[in-house]
Formats: sequence, structure tokens, C-alpha cells
Amino acid sequence: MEGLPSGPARIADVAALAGVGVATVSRVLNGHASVRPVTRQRVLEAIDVLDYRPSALARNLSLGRAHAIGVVVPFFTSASAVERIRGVVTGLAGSPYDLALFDVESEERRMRAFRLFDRGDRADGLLAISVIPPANEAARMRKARLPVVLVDAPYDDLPTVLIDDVAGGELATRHLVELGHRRIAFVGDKPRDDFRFAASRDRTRGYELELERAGIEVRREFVREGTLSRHVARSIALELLRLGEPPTAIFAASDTQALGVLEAARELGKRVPEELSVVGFDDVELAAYAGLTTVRQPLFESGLRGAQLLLQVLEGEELGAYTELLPVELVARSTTGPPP
Amino acid sequence: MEGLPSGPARIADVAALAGVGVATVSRVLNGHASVRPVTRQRVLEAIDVLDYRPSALARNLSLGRAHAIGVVVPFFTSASAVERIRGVVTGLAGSPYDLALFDVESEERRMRAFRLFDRGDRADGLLAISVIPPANEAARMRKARLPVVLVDAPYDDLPTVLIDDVAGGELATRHLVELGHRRIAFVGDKPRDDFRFAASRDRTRGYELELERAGIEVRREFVREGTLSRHVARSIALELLRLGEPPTAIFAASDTQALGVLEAARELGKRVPEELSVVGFDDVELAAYAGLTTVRQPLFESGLRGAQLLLQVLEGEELGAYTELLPVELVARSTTGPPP
DNA sequence: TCCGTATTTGGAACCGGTTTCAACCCCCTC
DNA sequence: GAGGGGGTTGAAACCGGTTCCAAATACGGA
Repeated sequence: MEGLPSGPARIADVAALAGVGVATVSRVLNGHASVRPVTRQRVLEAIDVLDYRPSALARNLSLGRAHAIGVVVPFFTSASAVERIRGVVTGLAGSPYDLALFDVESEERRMRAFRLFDRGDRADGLLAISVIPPANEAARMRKARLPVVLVDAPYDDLPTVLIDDVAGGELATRHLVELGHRRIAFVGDKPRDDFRFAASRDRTRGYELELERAGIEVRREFVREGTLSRHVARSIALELLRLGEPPTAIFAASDTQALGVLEAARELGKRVPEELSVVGFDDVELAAYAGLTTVRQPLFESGLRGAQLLLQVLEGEELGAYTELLPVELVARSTTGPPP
Repeated sequence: MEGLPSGPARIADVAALAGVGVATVSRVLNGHASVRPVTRQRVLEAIDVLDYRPSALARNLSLGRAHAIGVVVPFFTSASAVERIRGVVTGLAGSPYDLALFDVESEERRMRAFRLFDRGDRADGLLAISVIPPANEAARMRKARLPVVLVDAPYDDLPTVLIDDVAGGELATRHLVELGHRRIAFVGDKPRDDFRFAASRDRTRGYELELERAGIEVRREFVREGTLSRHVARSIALELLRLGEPPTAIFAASDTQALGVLEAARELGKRVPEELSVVGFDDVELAAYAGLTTVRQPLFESGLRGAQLLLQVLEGEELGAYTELLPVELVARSTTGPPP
């Protein structure tokens, strides 16, 4: 019938077919008033005939807004990250923003992720979970007026949602002290890469504070750092349990590691909790199944709050360096008891 | 020193500072040859001074490519979806494409997600996981030449990665039949919404086929459909176990549901596997912990293959209606045994 | 030294929208 | 019937890049 327009219809095609200018089509699309009903009708028909749909890309460039918020998160497939993201998704559900997710598994990918967003035209806001933006990128984002909110990572200048890890360490340790334990070991993780926030460090601090408070000496040989993996935690626990004077309780900085500790105990024939008490951190789904005593941190809620804060900033609210500290809670199950 | 350029530097600013045209700056940025080293140096210095970084948005519009691939997935926080996405992330790791994730929790959000992509300028390719694109959107995407690959959802026209659910149903059922069971019940899920692909249906089919093959009658009262939740599966199992002639084995269409069945058994004091055998489907992490016998489906690999196929299509390869069927595997643990 | 050709370079068009601004039309009032 | 005002409308500038094309420059050989 006519020359093939090849690709999808453009706004100019609609305008031509409707016999109006592109400005009018744009007005109809965006619901601006001041278009005569007759004209509007003609435009709508043309849109329908051509099966036209505006290009989000062009629209975004023109508007200078991306209609998306970026989420940067390391190892997003870990149980705790997924739970946080679930919160983010929920928080963003009603908003007009889409979600662009960036998994970050290395220092290099971290740079790439932040670089992608720092100009501010890729996303209207940024949510960084468990990662600390490099200083230069942070500066750039500030210059681009890109709203940023951090979750589970401390930062001086930016709105932040934090979990009270120190209190969590204290809580776990106090629980064990109150049960009568004196020889309490700690298994944490020391991230090799410096870009991830090490919640473990704060948990260690809580552990130490609480021991001091109880008048118990912090023994060097009882404080160990490995990686987040179950396997490594297992071998660390084996070492601990083979000490001349082994601990009667082990506090692990994550549930995953606590499960590794449980494995080690099983391997050595140590009964839990009769001969060894174990406390984890996180309260992932598996913890309930394993009957693990643990410190529950509000993962879902941290993501939810992060998203809500970001939306507030996007609404124009000025949050500055506002920090929100979410509380933790001890969940006593069946892996802790009095010392032998 | 000079008038504030307010926002981030643009390519024109760089060109002006370097005393060259924008075309030359663009050439330097994109590594095109035919720029004299002296000129290139001048441009690079200007870029450095202005701390310039090109706008991805404008670049994409100009190039007509988004440098991203879209992933649409319902309930992406479910354990199986996460595992699939992990595969996708892995498959995309080396590629130049970023990942835009769309969680879809309702029919309306499904429409929105596909609508977002169907013009082809938001993403260079689309990966639909466990969702079936609406027919009109599929047509539109074809017109826009947007490559699409489906994972865990059947479609006539498009490259697809499928799990052999029928074989999985057969496998689970055969395992129970071989142990000597004759009264085998099935607990599946019947999605209310019609947009999600119901893998459960195929598993039911495998269950029925295998029973017929073994010469066992398919009893109406033994085939139940609920939702995916553990809770609902639990109450269905309670009903089944309270029948005059209860089943000696229950095959659940997912591990989550199998865990609900186990709960029901515990509640009624039925010992597993002595008095009741239970088989699940998926082999999520929890299954290993619960000692659940289950059918392992290659979740991670399905995502990985989907990503790889999409990359192939993006390379220009023509796949058409190519379908890849991934095999399943029985993992026998401790919730199955001979009937009482 | 001069000319021809190969290499560099910048102006301008383009990607597909939004928005400003001035022109236009219509209708009402004096 | 002319003047004035408000509601509609379209041309053109703009968002920030890429790239075509033709002009300008560099360089080799005669």
C-alpha cells in the first residue's frame, strides 16, 4: 500500500498520518491538556493504526530522567542479598521506577557498576547494598546530583540503612555468657577485597565488648577469620575443637559459617548443644531447619527501608547523612545450652 | 575561572576545550583509527581535565542499541528463580551486556514488563523465565527484531530452554513404584493466573503416564492441586492422609510443597519413610538439609543456557524455534522407602 | 617547488522524543 | 464589523551522542 516504514513507527509517522505536528502527538501522549477532543481522537486513531509506542530511550534522553533506579549488590545470589533485594522490590512496587540490577563480584565490576551510574542518566537513583562506592565515584555522583542510598554499608555523607551488627555480636555473646559459657570462640570472615563492607568486623567488636563486660578475657586463639564459605568455617572449627582447651561455644558471624561449625562438631562426634553450643547470624531460611540459634537481622526490611528512603530523596526530600540503624534480635533454638 | 557548566561535561565541552570538532572527540572515544596522535592526546587531556564521561543514554539512542539484556521473571525471589538467574548472570558475565531485571508478580506487571521491552530500544535482547509473552507483544517484538529466548516456558516460534518435566514426573513415580508402592498421591499447583507456565501440569502428566505403564489405576482422589505454598500443601496432605485408604507415598510437584507434606506427616505422627514416602521436585538447598528425596532439575544450567543462546542470537545466529530440553535426575535421600 | 593523493578533520544530519514560543483560529464583546 | 483574548497548534530548538560527506591538511614523488 505504502512504502515500508521498516522499523517501528516513530512519532513523526503518527503526526503525518494524523495530519498534525509532532508536538501535538507528544501532548496527547503525555496527557497534556489543551488539545481539542477532535484532534486528540485523530491522533489516537493514528497511534492505533500504526501500533505506535514511544521510544523509552528517546523519551528518557529528552527528559533527562531514566525512570529506573539502579541497585548495586555484590553476590546478589547469596541468601541474604536475595532477601534484601526482595525488600527493595517490594518498596519500589508502587513507584514509577524500574529496577536495574548490578551484580558485583569483583573490584573491577564494582568500578564498572558505579561508573555506569555516576553520570546520572542511566538511573534516577542508586541503591548500593553491602558495597562502598569508591570515593571518586561518590564525588562524581554528587556532582551529577544522583541520589544515592546505602544499605548495609557505612558512609559519612549519604543516607544509610545499617544493621546494628555490634549489638548483634553482643547479643549472641551475652546469650552464651548467660548460659554459663566462659570459653567462647568466634569465627568471622575477613573479605580479601576491600570494596565490600565487612559486617563481620562489627560483630567481632560486639563479641569483644560483651566479653569484657562479663570480665572474660578475649583469647587470641579463639578469634578466627576465614571466608564466608561453609567449608572454610568447618576447617577453622576443627582446629578450634582440637585445641588443648577447646571452646565450649562458638559464635559464627553468619549462618552459613555456623552450619560449617555444626558439620565439624558432627565430624568429631561432639554433641550439640550438650558438648558444644553454636550461634549463627542472619537467620536465613535454612537456620530454622537446622534448629540453629542465631541472631536475626531484618534483611528484608533493610532493603525495604533503603528503597523507601531513596524514593523520599527522589521526591525532593533532603536527607543528607541520615542514618537508620535497624535492630537485631536473638532467636534461641536448639544449638545452644549450658556448657558441659 | 570560567562560567559554570552546571551539569556534567558534554562532548561539545570537550571538543571546545581541545579545539577540535565533536566528531573527532567521538572518534577518540570509540577508538576509531585515523586520528593523529597529537590530536588524540589533546582530546584525552581535555577529557581528563573536564572529568568527562559520555552519556550512555545518548549513546544508546544514537546507536540504536541498549547494551543491556532484559530478564523478565515472575517471583524472582523464589529459590528456583534465583538459581536460574544465577545462571543467567554467569552466562552474561563476559559479555558487554548489562542486566535489567523485571520482577513480575501479576498479570498487569507482566504486560508492563513486556511492553517496556517490545520496542527493542530498552534492551538488545530479552530473556523470559517461566513466563509466556502475550501473543501481541510477541508479534511486536518480532517486528522490532528483538531477539527473545525463553527459559522454562514453552513457545512455538522462539528459541526455548525447557526442563523435561514429564520425564521428571515419570522418574519420581517410577522410583516409588519400584519401591513397591501402589497407592501414590500427587500434590501439584494450579496457577490461578494464566501467564505463568505451569510446569506442574507436565509433572502430573509424567506421574499419570508412569502409573499407567505400571498398570496402576490413577485415582481421582489422589491427584490434588493447590498453590505453591508450603502451607496449602500441608493441608492437602492432611486430607490425603485422613482418607479411608490413604496413600503410602506422596509425590509433590515442588520441594516447597514436599516440605509441607512432611509437616503434615509429622503432625499426624506418621513416620517417614516407614509409614509414608515423600518425593519432591527441584532439589533446592533446603532439600538436602531435610534429607528429601527429590527430582533435581538443572536450574542454574537452564539460566546459563538461556543466556548463551541469547548471546548467540545477538551474534547474528538464526535459531528460529530451536528447543533445548534439559534432563532431570532423581536424587534418592531418606524420605522414601518401601511401603509399610 | 609544485602537484596529486591519502589521511585527518569539522559541519551538519540524524537517532526519537519534549518543550518553548510565536502564530493561528475561533468566538465574544463593543 | 473591528478589536481583543484565550485556547490550539506547529516549527524549531534541544537532549548528547554517532557518522556521513566534503573540505582541509599532510606528505610523497617528480
